[in-house]
Amino acid sequence: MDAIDDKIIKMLRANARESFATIGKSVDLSAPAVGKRVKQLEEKGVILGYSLRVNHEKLGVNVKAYINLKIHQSSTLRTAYNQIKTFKEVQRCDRISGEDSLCILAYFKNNKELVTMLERISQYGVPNTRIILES
Amino acid sequence: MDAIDDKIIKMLRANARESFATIGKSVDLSAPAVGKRVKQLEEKGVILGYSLRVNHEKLGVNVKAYINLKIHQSSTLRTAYNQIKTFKEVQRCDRISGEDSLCILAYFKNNKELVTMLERISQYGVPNTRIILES
DNA sequence: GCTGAAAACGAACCGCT
DNA sequence: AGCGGTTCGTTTTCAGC
Repeated sequence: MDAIDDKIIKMLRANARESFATIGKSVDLSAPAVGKRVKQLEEKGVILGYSLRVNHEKLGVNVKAYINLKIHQSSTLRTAYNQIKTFKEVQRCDRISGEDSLCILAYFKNNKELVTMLERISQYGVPNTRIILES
Repeated sequence: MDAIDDKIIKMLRANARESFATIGKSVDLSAPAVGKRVKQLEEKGVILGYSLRVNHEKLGVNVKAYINLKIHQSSTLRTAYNQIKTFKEVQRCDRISGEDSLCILAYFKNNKELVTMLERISQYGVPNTRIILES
C-alpha cells in the first residue's frame, strides 16, 4: 500500500473500466505491473469489486428517503438490521448512535412502495422518514 | 430499455469489469451486440460511469458519521449544499425534508477530522451528528 | 519489467425486420 | 432506420520468464 496503489485506486474509482495500460502511463509502470498490483489489492480485500454508477431516476426511481428507525427492544436490533439489509429498495442500512438505532437509505418507484416498506419495518420499531429532495 | 438492458445493467452492477462476451452468453447475444447496448445506455445517461467498491477501513477510515445540518437561514442553503459536496470526506450530501435541511454522510480517518468538519460547516447551520457503529 | 499467447474490444460491413 | 451477427485489426490481459 504505497502512493502508487493510492493513485491506481483513485483512477479506478473514477473509471473502473480504465485499462491497466492507461493507468500504467499515469503511474509510470507497465500494464502487467499495474495488473499485478490490482490483483494484490483484490486479494488483500482493499478492492471489494467493480460496480456501476447509474441514473436511478431513469430506471424508475421517483422517491428516495432516509428512514430512521427507533427499535422497540434492543433485542430485536440484530434481527431488524439483518432483515432490512436484504430488502431490494435498501441502498444502505447503518447502525448509528443516538435515539434512533438504524439509519436506512432506500429508493422507491413511488410513494406506495415507500408506504409498504414503512409498514414492513414497523414491526421492528418506530420509523422516522425524511424525503430526499435533491442529491 | 427492455428486459435485456435490465439484465446487462444488473450484471455490470455486480461486476463492472465483466466482459461483454460473458454478459452476452447470459443474455444470448453476441459480444459486439452487448457492447452496442452498453454504449447506448451510456449515451442515454442511464449508465453514468464505472466505479470501485473499496474497503474504506483498510484505507484508513476509522470514523463514519451522518451529520444533519439545520441551516441558519434558508438563503444559505444553496451555498452550503454546493460547498459541502466538494469536501473530500463527504460521501453523500442530500437535501431532505423536515427540520434539518441537509443530511451529510462523511468518512474520516479519526475524530479530529470529524471535529474539523463540524467546525467548518457550523458557519452554515447547526450540525447534529450520529456516529455509524456498523455498516 | 519483458515477451508471447489468448482474450477482449471497437469498427466496418452484411442481413433481417 | 434499427438491431443483431460476423469478421478483422488493435489493444489488453494473463502466464510464463
